[in-house]
Amino acid sequence: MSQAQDRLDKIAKFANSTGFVYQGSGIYGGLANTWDFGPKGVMLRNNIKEAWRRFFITSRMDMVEVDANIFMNSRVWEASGHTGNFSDCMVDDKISKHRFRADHLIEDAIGIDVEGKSPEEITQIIRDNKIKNPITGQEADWTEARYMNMMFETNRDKIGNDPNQKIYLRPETAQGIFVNFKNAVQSERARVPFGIGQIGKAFRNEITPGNFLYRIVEFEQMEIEYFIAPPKTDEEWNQVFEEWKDLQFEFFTQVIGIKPENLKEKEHAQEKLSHYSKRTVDWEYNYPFGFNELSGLAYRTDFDLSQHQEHSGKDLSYRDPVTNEVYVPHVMEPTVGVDRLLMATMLDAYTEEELDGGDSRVVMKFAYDLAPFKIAVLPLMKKDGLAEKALELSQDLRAQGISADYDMTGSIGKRYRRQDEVGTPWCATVDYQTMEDGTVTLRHRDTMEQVGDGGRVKIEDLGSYLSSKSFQK
RNA sequence: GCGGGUAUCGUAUAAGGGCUUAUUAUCUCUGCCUUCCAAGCAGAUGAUGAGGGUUCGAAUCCCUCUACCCGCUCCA
Repeated sequence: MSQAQDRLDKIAKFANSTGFVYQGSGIYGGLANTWDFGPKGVMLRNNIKEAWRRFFITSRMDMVEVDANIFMNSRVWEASGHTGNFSDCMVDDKISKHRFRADHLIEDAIGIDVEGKSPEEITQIIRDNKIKNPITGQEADWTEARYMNMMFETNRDKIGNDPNQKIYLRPETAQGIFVNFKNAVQSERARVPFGIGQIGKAFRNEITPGNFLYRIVEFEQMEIEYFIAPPKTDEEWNQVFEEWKDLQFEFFTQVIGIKPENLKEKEHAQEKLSHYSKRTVDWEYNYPFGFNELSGLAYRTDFDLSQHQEHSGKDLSYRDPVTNEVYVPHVMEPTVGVDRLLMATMLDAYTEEELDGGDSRVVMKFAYDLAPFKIAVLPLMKKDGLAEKALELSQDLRAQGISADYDMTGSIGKRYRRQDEVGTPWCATVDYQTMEDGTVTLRHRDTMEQVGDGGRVKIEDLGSYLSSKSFQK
C-alpha cells in the first residue's frame, strides 16, 4: 500500500473511531462510495455549511439563497446538456484492458464527430475503421460501445416503468438556481449584479469513485450563481472573476482555516474548457493523493439562462431598472463540495504532536467556529458530587447555546487527549475548589495551558469567555 | 464495468484441515485506587464479510455474492 493510501486510510479510520464519518450501510458490509456522518461529523458539516452561508450569503446585501428540489423536470437536463454529455459511450480494449470514451477515440483516430449516434452505430464505426488502441498503438479487441449514464434515474410511474415518467436525481445543483432566476428577481426585487446561493445534494454514478470522501456518488455542493450585466470587455468580467477567486481563497484560509500552502490555483487550459465556459480556475487542495480539485470557479457567460430560455420558451431576460437596458445576464459560478471541504478540513486540522516524556497526542486544530464541541466539562474525580456538578454545568452551557461535551470516564489526562482528538478548543475541569467557590480551570487545546485569574474562571463567566473573540481561537 | 489483489473483536494482529472455549495488544465498559495531561490493579463486552459446497472435522480448500485496495476514465 502506498504512503498516500496509508495516510488516507488513517484519516478514514480516525474519522470512524472518533464519530465523524462511518462507512455507509456498515453492518451489511457497506455500499461502495457511500459514507454516513456520525455525530461529530454532522456538527462539523453543519458548522462548515453555516460558515459558508454566513461568509457568502447572509453577510452580504447582494446575495439570496434558494433550496431547489432534487427532482427536476427532465427537460431541465436536456437544456443543460446533461442527458447528452453525461451519458457517454465507453469501449474497452479486451487485450490491454484500457477503457476509452468512444467519441474521443473516434474523433482522435479518424476525425469524425459521432454526436447523436447510437451505441450500435458507434461500435460499427470503430470496427469498420479498425481503430487501434491509442495508448499501446497496437491492434485492439474492442467490446461493444456501451452507454454509461452518470445520472441516477428513477421513475415517477408507480405501477410500470413508463419511459415518459422517467426522472433523474440532479447531477448538479446549478440548474435549480437557473430555473429560479426569474422568481428571485421578482419576489426579492433583486437587481443585477446579484447572486443566488444554494447548498444541496447532487448525485453522480461515477465510473471511478473513491479516495474516501473525494469522489462519492451522493455529494453536497455549495454553489453560487452570480449574475452580472453582459461585460463589454474581457477586463470587465475578468475583474469580477478575480474578485470571486480571492473570496474563495479568503474563505478557505481565513474562515475554514486551511493552511495557504496546501492550496493551489489551477487554471483550466482554454482548449479543455467546457463549451459554455470562457474561463475556469480551480482551487486545489493538497490531499494525500496529491493536489486535486477542492473548488471551482467558472465564467459561464449567458449559456445557462439562454439554454433555459430556448428550451422552456420563457423569457429569462432582465430589464435594468435604471438604464432600461434588456439583456440575458452573464454568470460567475463559484462552487465547492461540502464533502471535499470537510475532508480537506479534517486533513488540514489533523496534527500529531510529540510531547515531553516521549508520548504523543493527536490534535484536530479546527477553527473555533468549526469545532463540533466548543468546550468539554470534565469532573476531576467521579466521586464526591464532582461528576454531578460537571454534568449540570454541561447542561447549563448547552442551554446557553454553547456546544458542550461531558466526559467522566478514565483519568483526567486521558479525557484531555480525547477532546484534543476531536478538536474541542476548551476543557473546563470541575474540582474540589469548584464546590467551594464556583470556579473551574479552563485549559486550551493548542497550548495545553490554563487561563483565567490564577488559572481559574468563574462558572457564570464561562459563557461570556467563550463568546469573546479573543477566546475563539 | 474490466483486470489484479484482499477480507479474523471498534482498531492492529495470531492460528502450516483436528491441539480453538479462535491469540495478543489497544480501545470501550464496570469496580477499586487516584486532587489536572494516554498511571496501576481486578473484571466484563466484543471477531472469522454473507451464502453454499468438499470433509468425520473448515478461519484454513472450492464456488457464488458483497465490500475494500491497485490500475483504466473524470472534475464538486
